[in-house]
Amino acid sequence: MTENSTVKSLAKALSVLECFSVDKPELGISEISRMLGLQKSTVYNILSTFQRCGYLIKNPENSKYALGLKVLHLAYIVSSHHGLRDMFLPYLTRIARETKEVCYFGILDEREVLYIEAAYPSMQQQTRNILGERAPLYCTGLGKAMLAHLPPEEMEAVLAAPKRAFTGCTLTDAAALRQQMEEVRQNGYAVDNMEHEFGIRCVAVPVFSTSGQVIAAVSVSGPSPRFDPETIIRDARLIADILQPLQYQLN
Amino acid sequence: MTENSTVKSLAKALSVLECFSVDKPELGISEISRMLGLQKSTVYNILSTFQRCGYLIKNPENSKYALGLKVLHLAYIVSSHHGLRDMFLPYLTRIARETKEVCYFGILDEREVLYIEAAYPSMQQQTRNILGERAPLYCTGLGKAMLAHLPPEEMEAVLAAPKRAFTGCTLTDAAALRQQMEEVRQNGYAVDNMEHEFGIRCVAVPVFSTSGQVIAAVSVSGPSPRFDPETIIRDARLIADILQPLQYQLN
DNA sequence: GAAAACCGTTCCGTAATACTGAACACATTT
DNA sequence: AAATGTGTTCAGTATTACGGAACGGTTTTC
Repeated sequence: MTENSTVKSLAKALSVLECFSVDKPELGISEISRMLGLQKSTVYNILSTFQRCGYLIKNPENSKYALGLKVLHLAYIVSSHHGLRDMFLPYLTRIARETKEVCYFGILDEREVLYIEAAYPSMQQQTRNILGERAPLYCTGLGKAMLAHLPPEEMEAVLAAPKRAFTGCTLTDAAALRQQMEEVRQNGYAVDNMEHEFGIRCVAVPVFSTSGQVIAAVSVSGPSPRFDPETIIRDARLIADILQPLQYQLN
Repeated sequence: MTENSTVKSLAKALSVLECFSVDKPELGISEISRMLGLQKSTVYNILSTFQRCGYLIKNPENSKYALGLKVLHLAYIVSSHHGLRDMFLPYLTRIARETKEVCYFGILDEREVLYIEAAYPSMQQQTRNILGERAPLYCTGLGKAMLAHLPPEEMEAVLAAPKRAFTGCTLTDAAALRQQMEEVRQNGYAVDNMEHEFGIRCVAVPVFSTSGQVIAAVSVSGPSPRFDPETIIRDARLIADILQPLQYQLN
């Protein structure tokens, strides 16, 4: 895997793909050209190729591009290959029902939380498909539950990286976070006190693999007034109990 | 969009990506090299690049490659951009509950059925994530419901294309299918009589856009003995009634 | 247990091609 | 009507992706 075993035109094309986001799902050629500092004609060729292969679609109205439905097929392959969602879903719905809060399930990927599923307590909207959404480790319940159990040097790398303050409550100081991680390890659960979204509190419990590494976490979250200290402890216990059969069973 | 505006190395790389499937989620370099008739070193470079960008992961045990979790992020963007899943889910769960059968929801994409969601009648497994799964139009309930309402020339193109007989019941004769499509248009629903999976029957109702084109379909399916002629008609009516508020409301 | 066959990986030279940069047609704005 | 914006096309050149052969390692094969 030497450095020059990279197909540079492919890497460039993939960086074009990654310009698309939830906030900017439709992009024009000049727009991308400016974002990446590439020639317009280069971007045009790349986009045309992606389009011809089905990974992008062109809106004929404004001739802007958006991600195509073919990527869903790739996602289906990878998610069915892992199969974590199907394994956890029954437990998530039970947690949502018994805590009467929204239950989230995410895994650790590339030093981020990768959300897999959300289960709702109400019958109306049973689950929400958030497969693929991402969030930082340092300011979310799921993230902190996993961050606290990372190998020390990896945890320090995350703490040392630049952090964005999503709300006034977001902890951006490495020392404060480091101490909190110690508490998380002692308590067995992590708390997000409106650090990612204002007014939302969250309790999360880590999930460990057979080899004892953190691979995932499960949380419940909701409006902050509903999450007083006693409720937090009770919910954490409940999640841990329900997840018991899954602990140290996966790899 | 002339022919030579294609980045050939990118198209080649994407064809490598498409070697991965549900049946073969892990592939080695020589394997791909044989599948596509490419040089091993070429495949190696492409796979290395995908890996370095996070779209593939290498299993260190057997040094085989699999689709990485980064594609989930792309899928999240495209699915949240369309938002069809969230719009239909409440109706799907209601259909599953009232018919006591599994309810499927799929859209038309590239002359195939693209499955979006499956809702289950039982509380245990509320939904199944099948976002990205694909199936042919000519032998599935969802597919035939949409196929019957395609523009005539497009329908004929599908009928003329080579067809695989999944079961002994699969209709591969264009004339027979053409006649069945006429019935589908008259009845307002399509039936799959074990044509895709043996022992499974299916009733499907099409969904139309504001401009009157078919864009999607909703079905219920299950073991064939449960689907006698009266049940089929009853379920078709039920689905149509429940979907009423969505008809001609989307684009 | 040796040998053959397979694997992934590395390297170099060259043929292929991806990119630069300028020009075009068209739309919207000034 | 002029000026800026857009997406698109094209030809030449400098880049680079690829073919082919070789290497070290593991797994078959007999």
